[in-house]
Parts: sequence; structure tokens; C-alpha cells
Amino acid sequence: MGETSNLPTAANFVHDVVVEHNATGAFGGRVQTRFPPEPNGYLHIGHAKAITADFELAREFNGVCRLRFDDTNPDTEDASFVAGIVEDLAWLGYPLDHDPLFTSDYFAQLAEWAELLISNGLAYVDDQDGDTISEQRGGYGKPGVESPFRNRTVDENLALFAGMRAGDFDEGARVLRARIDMQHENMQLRDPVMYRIRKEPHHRTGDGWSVYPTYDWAHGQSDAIEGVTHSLCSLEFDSHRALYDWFLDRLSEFAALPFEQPRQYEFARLELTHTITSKRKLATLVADGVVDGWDDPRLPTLRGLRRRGYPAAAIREFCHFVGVSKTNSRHEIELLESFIRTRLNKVAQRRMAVLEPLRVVITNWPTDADGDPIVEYVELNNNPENTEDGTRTAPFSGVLYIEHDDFKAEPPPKYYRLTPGREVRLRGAYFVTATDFVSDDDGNVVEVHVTYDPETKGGNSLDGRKVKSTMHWVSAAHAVEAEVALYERLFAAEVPGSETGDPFDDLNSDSKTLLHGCKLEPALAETAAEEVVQFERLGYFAADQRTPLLFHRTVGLRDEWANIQKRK
RNA sequence: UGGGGCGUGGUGUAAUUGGUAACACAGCAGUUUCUGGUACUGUCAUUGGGGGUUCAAGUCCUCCCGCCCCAACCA
Repeated sequence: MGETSNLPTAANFVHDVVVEHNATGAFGGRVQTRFPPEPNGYLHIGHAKAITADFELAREFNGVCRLRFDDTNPDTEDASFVAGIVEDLAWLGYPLDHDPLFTSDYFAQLAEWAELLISNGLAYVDDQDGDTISEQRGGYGKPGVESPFRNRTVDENLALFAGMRAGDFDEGARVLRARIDMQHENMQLRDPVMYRIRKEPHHRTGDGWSVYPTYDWAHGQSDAIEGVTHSLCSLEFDSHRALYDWFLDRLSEFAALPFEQPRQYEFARLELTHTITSKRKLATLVADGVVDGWDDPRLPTLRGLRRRGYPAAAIREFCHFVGVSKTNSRHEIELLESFIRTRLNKVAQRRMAVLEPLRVVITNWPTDADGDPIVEYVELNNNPENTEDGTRTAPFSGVLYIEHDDFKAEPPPKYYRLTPGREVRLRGAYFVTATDFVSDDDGNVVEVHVTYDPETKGGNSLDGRKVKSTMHWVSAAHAVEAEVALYERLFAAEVPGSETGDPFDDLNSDSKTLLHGCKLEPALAETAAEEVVQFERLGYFAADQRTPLLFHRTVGLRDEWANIQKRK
């Protein structure tokens, strides 16, 4: 987490609010936030922004931020998500220093407070069904209609709510509603539902409850119980703030709240181009097998990004840079990728790997007494950005693999690489000149013949002669075979669904390419699981967490040659 | 249709709170380079629109326009 604090100050209006509060003595200088996911899915990049906003705000003011599971809906929640979220949070850089909190731990307190509101005529049991209640709510600019059950006596309400709690009624038969104002211009205040009946067992409380608090009734009260001061949430809860305050205001009239009343602040959620952050839609992609699970490297889930090789620190830096504001916006995925590259450029070890191999024979390479090509070992830098990472050695011999794209029988304009008659450098080894090539029946080049200049050992010419390009290579006799997964954007459109309204219409059917028979330099066989290395000239690649010799392309290098080709 | 939020370059975020538009990404043009990588240089907006106040407005006033959110017993 330390790195983040070294970044320049980014936009954060909540930060400014806290500064203001501290200046005026609000909350006694205390800052407490919370990250409140519902355990009904895995965390994604959008959550990363909320997480950094919550945790970093607390950290900056020496406050505390705690994880609280907002588990008020037994229909959708699952214990496996609880564990997954805790794990992802730790990976992101926020390991828990406390047992996670659960809204379900406050169910008893919440119910007690609900009875307090009932006793003061501020809540009532409604026997109508959802459709009726919804109709009576009215509409924007249209008045609401009061429920015929709105004026039940306190005793009747108390008895009925007790019955709801006892499980006397079926799901949907009754709800507890706040008694506010059916004509309120803010629809949220038109007698919102506080409790509904659910018979589904809860992942923690089991069959202990048959009524469950709604988000609105649970959230502010949970914040108050914990002593949260600044309760951050996304923009769409803006209209809920009045309700958040109403509950707390009323409650504080009848009960002593343990802390000063928390306040809610809304900020814009993080949206990125070429991807989606809807939990429901991500779940659909997983369920339909469009991707290979929640940790598919194409997904914006934290576990997907992790598997893909995105460094947690880079994600944090990105979130910090993006800041906290109220403007609805969508960041270009390229910005995130630039943070990934910047970080990886500093730390990733350089290696040579040939993804689409083309056989190269050095026709003048010397042989030993048995007639076999001799083998030399060349020394290579592990990381030009950090000489302390030292060097390694790679075997070089008379038969090699180079990238198929690195040879063209007929070079296009501005092509610097190998082509008949041209001399190039094989990184760290020798200058070679293409003399000939072999094609198959379809005209595809299958082998290139070159001659090498023994005077250029190590990759430099004695006469100062320059070469246009330096290419990576792998010795055929020593190559380690591997699989490499290449990823493109999961969604072709910048804004998935912008045309048809359905994001899935913009799914890119070619988002994954699995390459077999890739040739790696021997040092790559020792790559640790999850380590990200740079395949020189190609990009950053992450070793799979479970399968050895499987690499995922994290992100490509910036590629000017690709831009040149695109322009044509 | 009522209420609320928001509009600065291709994208996102700034602007000492009225003082002459900054940073990053992307793009383009170059320099350096044993990665067409990195690094470095240059270039790329007059702030949704109109009117007003002022020596001075992205910042204040006013009218208009546009986008987003709210009528789940989801969160």
C-alpha cells in the first residue's frame, strides 16, 4: 500500500470533505469507512476503485476501514463468495486485520429498532402484494396512494411484525413499511419497505430468521452500529441519502445511537471501455461458459486480472490516479494497461520466447568432431531497467527459431526485420544475413537459411556496422515447449451494448487464442507460478497459477510497427 | 411527467477558489536505443450553448441544451 501514497494527489472530493470536517471538528476528527459488498459474486475492477477509496481515505487520516458483508438477501448470497472476497481483497493489498463484519450480525438490533419505530407510529405492516404496493407508489410527478393498512394501531403492527418474525406468514404475504409520506417528491420516501419475508436459509443465520431487512433499512443503521463516519457509495444511491438520514434521524429521537450519525457520500463508479462490470452479467458469462470461470483472464474480476498477471499495485495506482468524483464517465482500458506496463517494465524479467516459430538454419555454423553443430552460451540481461537483476545464459546453435513475422520474403515498406539479403542482429549473439528460404506448396515460408558473421559475437560488429533490427530467438535443440494464451478485448465495442442495448451482442468471438508448440528459452522453464515476465519484443506474460508451461499474455508491449500497419 | 446529480481536448482527471487552461492516457512528428520496448523532445482543448457582471470568468448571475439516476418485497 505504501506506493500509492507516493503518487501525486488525485481528485477526491470526499477527501476534501474530510479535511473540512476535521477543520470544524466534526466526528471529533475520527474517520471510519467501510467496504460493504454483498456476497453474491466476486470482486471486479469497479470494486477496486471503491476499495481503494474506502481504505485509502481511512489510512490517510489514520482512521479505520473495515470489510462488512451486506448479507441481507438470502436468495442470492453464498458463503463461498465470502471467502473469495476476503481472498481477493487481501491480494489487492488490503489484507484484513479484523474478522469480517456482517450485516446479519445486526439482525436482532435492527429488528429491535424496527419495533421502536413501530411503537412510535413510524412503521406499519402492509398486507398488500408487491405489485399493488408498487402501483400505489405513484410515479414521477404523480401522487402516491396510501395503503389501507397504513393506519393500523401500534399494537396490531407489533403483533403482526412478531408474527412475521415467527414465520407465521408466507413469503410475500406482508411487509413492514416505514410510514413517511406517500406524496413525497423523492420516491424513496414513499413508505419504503423495511422488511420482507424470506424462507430461504441464510448462509450464516440459517433458518434463524424469516424476515430480512432491506438495504435501506440495514445500511445506515449498520454504519451507525459500527461507528462509520463517512459512508461512501455509488451515485445511484444519491436519492437514497434522504432515507438514510430519515431512519437515523428518527431513531436518534427514541434511542441513543452509539456514535455520531454517519453521513453518506456518493461518487461515480468506475467504468471501463471494452468491458462490463455488472455482477449479474459477469455471472451470466461464467454460467453460459462464454469464459472459463470467474478467474478467466479476460474478465475484469480481480481473480481474472490476477490470473492474467495484472500486478495488484498497478491496479491500486490506477484507482488512485482515476480519483473520486461525481461525474459519470468511462475510462479507456488503455489507461489501465499503461499502468500495468509501467509497473511491469520495472520489475518483469526479460526472456526470449518464440510464439509462432520459423526454423532458421545457419548454413556456415561450425560443427564438432561428430558433425553436430557446436553450442555456444550467450549472456543476456535480465532487465535493462534494473542492472541488479543481473544476467542469464542462453544456448545458441546452428538451428534456431525466430518469430514467423520476423521474416518476410517480400518486405512491406518500413519493414526492418529479416528479409533476403538483409543483415539483422540475433539478440546477444551474432549478426546474420538471410541468403535463402524454403516454402511449402502453399507458398508459406517454412525455413530460412542465413549465414552468420563470426566477428560479431556478442551482437556487436568490430567495424561499427549498424543493423536495423534486433530479434529474439530460441535454439531449436534446447527449446522448451509451452502453451501461450493470447487475449484480445472480451467486447469488441468500446461501450458494450451501445448499439443494440445488449452488451453480449458485442462479444468478441476471437478474444482468446491458445498457441501450442511455442518455443521458450530454457530459463523460462523455471518461471514461478503467477510470475510475470517479459517475452522480449512481444509483451508481458504470466505463468499460470496451476498449469506449468502455460502462459497468459498480460498485455502486449507498445507496438509502433502495429500502428504503422494499421495506418495503411 | 416530479425530484436529484453531472457537463473542461479523442479519453479521464486538474486549475491557488475571479487572474489568463495543467497532468496522464491515446494519437501524430522526431531523438536515443542490442526490445519497432524503455527514456526524452515537440504537437494536439479556450472550458455544452447564448446573454450578462467585471480591467479580468472554466470559476459569479441568467436563460437554454444535453447526459445520468430514482416509481424491486435487489444491492
